[in-house]
Amino acid sequence: MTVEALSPLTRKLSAFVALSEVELAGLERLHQRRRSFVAGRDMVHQGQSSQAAYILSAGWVCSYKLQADGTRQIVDFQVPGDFLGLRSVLLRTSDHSFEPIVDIEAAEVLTSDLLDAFAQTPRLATAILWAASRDEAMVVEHLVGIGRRDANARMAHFLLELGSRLALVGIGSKEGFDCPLTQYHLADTLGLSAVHVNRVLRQLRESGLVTFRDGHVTFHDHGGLVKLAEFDPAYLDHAGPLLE
Amino acid sequence: MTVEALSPLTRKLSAFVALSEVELAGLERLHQRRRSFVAGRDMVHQGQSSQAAYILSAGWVCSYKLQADGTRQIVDFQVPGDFLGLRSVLLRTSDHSFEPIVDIEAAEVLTSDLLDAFAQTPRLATAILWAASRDEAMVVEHLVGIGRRDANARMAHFLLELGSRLALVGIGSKEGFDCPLTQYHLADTLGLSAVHVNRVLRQLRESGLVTFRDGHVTFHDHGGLVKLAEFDPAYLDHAGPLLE
DNA sequence: CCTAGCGACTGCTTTAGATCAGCCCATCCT
DNA sequence: AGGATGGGCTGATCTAAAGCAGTCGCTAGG
Repeated sequence: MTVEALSPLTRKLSAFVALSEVELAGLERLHQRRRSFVAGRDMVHQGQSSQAAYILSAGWVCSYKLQADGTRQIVDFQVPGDFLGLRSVLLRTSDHSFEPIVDIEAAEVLTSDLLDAFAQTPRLATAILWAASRDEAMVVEHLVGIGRRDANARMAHFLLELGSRLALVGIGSKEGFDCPLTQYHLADTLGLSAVHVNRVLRQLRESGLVTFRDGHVTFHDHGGLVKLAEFDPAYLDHAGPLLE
Repeated sequence: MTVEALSPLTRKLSAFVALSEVELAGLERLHQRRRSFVAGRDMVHQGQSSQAAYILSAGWVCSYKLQADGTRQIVDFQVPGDFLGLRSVLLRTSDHSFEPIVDIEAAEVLTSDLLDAFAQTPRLATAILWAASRDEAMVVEHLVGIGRRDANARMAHFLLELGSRLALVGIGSKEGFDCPLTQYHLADTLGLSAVHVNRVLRQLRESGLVTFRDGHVTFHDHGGLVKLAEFDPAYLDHAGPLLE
């Protein structure tokens, strides 16, 4: 099987462990129950008790929490290869909502499927828990960003992280990537107003670091951006297969 | 065994599932390797590759990330019954540091111990993953707080969450709790300056909601505080069988 | 006993980012 | 064709919280 033919999740996990044929088969089996969702309509509402998780195979999703005052905080984005709602399998109610940003393709994974896969292929379990740990590390990094970085650094860091995540599943590079997010999405993610997001993007553009326009992010000066954001990708743990 | 004699972790997990004798025994076995650490000296440094996790049995610890500019963001506190570094068992390097705030007692848990316990008592595995999910939900809530709440609401929310967590392991209540944190800890947690923390505490005190003084938090108006913070404890998932 | 150091606390000044109030340009709808 | 809608963009004003500079009180150490 060529690299291109693999599911994005498989590509991602392969960056962590070299998976055997049996494990690859187990992973593909998790992709059986295919589902589509349309952009804009929530897949899961916060407060709803959810029975299943999903593996995103195409498109973008955001997970967010709604505040009583109507504002929302986007907690994370899911791109192809990411799990969706893995955590809410164990907590009784989903503590946030999921909204597809574009039309998406996902595989539904029942709790029982997951537990079966875990029992049969322990190394696969480890790999999936690695992915969950990495997602959590990203949330933590995001927290640090909002708490301690100024608006420009926050934006720079966010774009770099996204670029790095997308590169791992083969739909982006150090040059840039396609990105369906609006400035409102960025605002809700970074804890800024949409107006300010606009200004920040202008500043980054005018200082020749990065352009975000017409659904495409272009890194003009990747190194400069890394410096501005103090971006250290260690938390993404892309160091390459550990268990071989 | 009476409730008081249980380890704090056991008490906490019992809020989620009623554990059998065998499972309780497995849990106690995880507590064999006892360790002590003194206040102020980091247990784990960020960047260090760590082999073990810990279960905190007495004292307080904070986990934080250091920024290049010298500021630090405290990500979470660990109180008795909490795991410490569970995530870094799977990621190659610890992405944050752990500092005991007071002298502490903890049980060291090797990766292999944990995997053995998981294999032997699957329900225990589920319970521990529940605890991990809950920790992650707290980080997410914390993220929302920093991104979307003003300083007063942030402080109120933080104190309520801590109170709720401590009550679960029996060392706090709706009336208040003992708390060894300084205003600097609060500042680094909430993304505020220490100066502003002081003002915020004064405001909360003067409006008769809560007092934080001499290492003790006293809730004067728990309901009012909940309203100010828009505190919805659902994400702490305490719904379940409280020791039946 | 004196001093060093930490934590709590305060007033004054500055600034990052919010809020308000708009405009422009597509696309979509009827 | 004529609105409505959504996203991007801008200038002017306002404000929450930072930063600075310093006091006070307690504890520990020489």
